[in-house]
Order: sequence, then structure tokens, then C-alpha cells
Amino acid sequence: MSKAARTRQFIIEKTAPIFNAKGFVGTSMFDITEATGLTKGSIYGNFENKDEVALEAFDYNYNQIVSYLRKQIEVRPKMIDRLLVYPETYRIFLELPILKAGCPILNTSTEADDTHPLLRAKAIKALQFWKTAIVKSIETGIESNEIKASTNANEFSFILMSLIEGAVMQAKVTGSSEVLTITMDFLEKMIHDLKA
Amino acid sequence: MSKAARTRQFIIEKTAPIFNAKGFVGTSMFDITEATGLTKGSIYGNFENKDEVALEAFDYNYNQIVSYLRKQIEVRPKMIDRLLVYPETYRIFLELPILKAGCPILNTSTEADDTHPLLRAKAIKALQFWKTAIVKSIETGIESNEIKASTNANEFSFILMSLIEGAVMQAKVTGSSEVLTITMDFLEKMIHDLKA
DNA sequence: AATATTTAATACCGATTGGTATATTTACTA
DNA sequence: TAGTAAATATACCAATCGGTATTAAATATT
Repeated sequence: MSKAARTRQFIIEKTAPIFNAKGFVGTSMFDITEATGLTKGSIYGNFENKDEVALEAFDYNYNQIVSYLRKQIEVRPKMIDRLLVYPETYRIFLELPILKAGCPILNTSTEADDTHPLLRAKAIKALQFWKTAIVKSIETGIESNEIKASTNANEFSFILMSLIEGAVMQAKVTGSSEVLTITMDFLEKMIHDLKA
Repeated sequence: MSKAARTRQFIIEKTAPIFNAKGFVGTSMFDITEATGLTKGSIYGNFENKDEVALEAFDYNYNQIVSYLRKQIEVRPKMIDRLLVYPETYRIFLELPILKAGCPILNTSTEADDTHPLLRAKAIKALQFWKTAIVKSIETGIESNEIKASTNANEFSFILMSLIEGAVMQAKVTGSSEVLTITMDFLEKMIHDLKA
């Protein structure tokens, strides 16, 4: 890993939480130099512009969650248990350091949908990736007779994601976990009801 | 209605959609003068600062939806039908002019939760108001034997709101109504299942 | 119509924005 | 260790930011 690559990584690690909390327009170059202890010359020596930092910061934030989820998922052989990772994780998201500033997909989507095509595209891809993972788990569960064959994987995935993102939004803004507890309880029941 | 009051109203009407689309930091004073055709002197003659415009713009955006929903709700005598107004409305939200830039509660919450306490407080209040309205409808429905007495109004309200906000976020960023159709179908079934 | 008062326009403020050209330092290599 | 290339720091840019003091115009009141 070259010095340049390490510095890029360092900058992304330090600024990713800021972009997630303050958003793209809300994060200034000063925020970036302050968080990294580097100067603007150094930032612009390693990145084309603010856009490039923000785009990589989104990837970083997103990958943090993906790898957290993957770690929980891959040790569970049963598909039902794999699906349960989502409500189990988001139930405690207010206490998870990697989700302290909220879900990056949610934050980026609402800011970028009308303003920043590149960030918007990243958010869309992240949603698609997430949905594909859920659909695959359900289809695998159907094939192995764990999950009812009548299950509509497409529909279930959308509902799971809507429940989580909607509850996350409310919990984040209110600072209360009540909506999380209730919504994740409900989602867990839904997942259990998938059992064949 | 005084001239000042009319001008204030005019400024809010013209800028509210911009604040909803671009957010608080993303909306500049130039955006405001451009949208209204007025000068900065006029804006600052009618408003203390940008914060005050944004706060009233949120109220305006929020009230637009509330009055739209109220109009649909108040002509329906049955509580089940009243609850159905929510999925029916958000099912077509991509085509509704007042929701073109998305749900103001969702947009404001995700931007302001870590950055703007006053806007955050407005979003929290709006969520509470919405939830209270749903809870009341359910409780009234229970009293009139329309809705199962075993229904947990608190839980149902949170789930309804999570489903809607999560689906709205996804539909808005992707530009596709598929997630809306699926999620609102599901929510409508849930509401029908409330029947006593 | 004359006057008082409100409202809006003009011109400006310092601070901050994202970005850049150049100088300096650090790190690698011969 | 000298030379070279990469990385960082400095100093600056024009443009834009939110905001204000002053002037001009419109409105209300008498």
C-alpha cells in the first residue's frame, strides 16, 4: 500500500462520519482539513475535488455496515437466522458506532435525490445490492425447504427495507428507540412466519 | 391580511418547495430572491433571517400534506377507511405536486437531526402529531366496534409510519413506484385485517 | 393632498466557499 | 548520499455565503 493510498484511506476514514452526519453540502473543506489535520493542498493532492471525497466516503460508510452485517450473517447456516440479522442489527443501531450518524443510504438518498446525481446513483446501487442480498437469502431458504415456497421474495425484501429505513429515520430524529423496538419486533415476527 | 403578512406568505409559498428539494444548507438566499423575484432587502424586511424562512417553509410544506390528508379523511365515516387514506395517498405520491420533492418530515429529519435543532424539533413535532392522529383513529374505531379491541394502536401507528417513510425514501431516490405499490398493498392488507 | 409609516431596493460588509499555483518538505531510489 | 519524484504546506484566487445600513418607493392615515 503506497503512501498516497494510505493517505487517501486516512482522509476517507476521518471524513466519512462527517459526511454522513452533515451531508454533502453541509460538509466544508475546512471540516475535512480539521478532521484530518491535513491542509487543503494535501487533500487536493490526493483527491480531484470534494465530490470525489464524498463519493468514496459514502462507499466507506456503506461498506462498514455491509461488512458488519456480513460478519453476522455468514456464521448462521439457516436462512431465517440470516434474515434476522437485519432487525437484530437495526434494533440497536442507536448504540452502534458505525451507524451513529444514521443510515448512509437514508441520509444520502434524501439529500442527493434532487441535487447530486453521482451520490444519488451510489445510493440507488446500495439499495439494489441490499435488496438482491435479501432476495437471494429467501430464494435459498425456499430451495432448502426452510422458507415457505409461496413467499414472494421481491415483496418481502421491499417491506423489510421500508420497515427498517422508516424506523431508523424516526429513531434517529427523535433520539428514542421505541419505534425501533416495536418495528423490529414486528419484522422479526414476519421473518419467523416465513418458516415452511 | 396586511401587506406584510401577504408578502411573508408569498415568500413562503415560493421557497417552501425549494427548501424541501435542496434542504436548509442547500438553499441559498439567492435561491430565495430568484424564486420570489424580490431582493434581499425585502426578504430581510419580512424575516429575521434564513432560519425563520426555513422554519415557516417547513410548516407550510407539512400543512400542505396535512390538509390534503384531512380533506380525504373527514369525508369518510368509517375508521378503517380513514386509515386507508394514508396508503392511498402515498401510493401515488410521486405524482402528487405537493409531495414532488418528497416527504418534508423525512427530508428535514435526515438533514437536521445532527445539525439544526430548531428544524429537528419541528420534524419531531410533526411525527408526534401524525402518530397521535393515527392512534386516535384506531381508538375511535375500537370504541365503535369497527376495529378489533386487541389492536395495539401505538404499535400499529409506528409500523404504518415506518412502512410509509421507508417506501417513500426508496421510491423518491430510485424514481420507481414499485416499492410504493408493494409496500402500500401490504399496508392496506394490514389495515383491512384490523376489522373487528 | 400632505404626512407618517411601512415595505422594498440598492449597495455594501466580512467571512467562508471550493479550488489552484507554487513552494517546501518528505520519501524513495540509484 | 545525491538526485528525483511524490506528497504536503503555504498563500492566494474569484465567487458566493448570510446579513445589514441606507436610500427610495409604495402604502396608510389624517
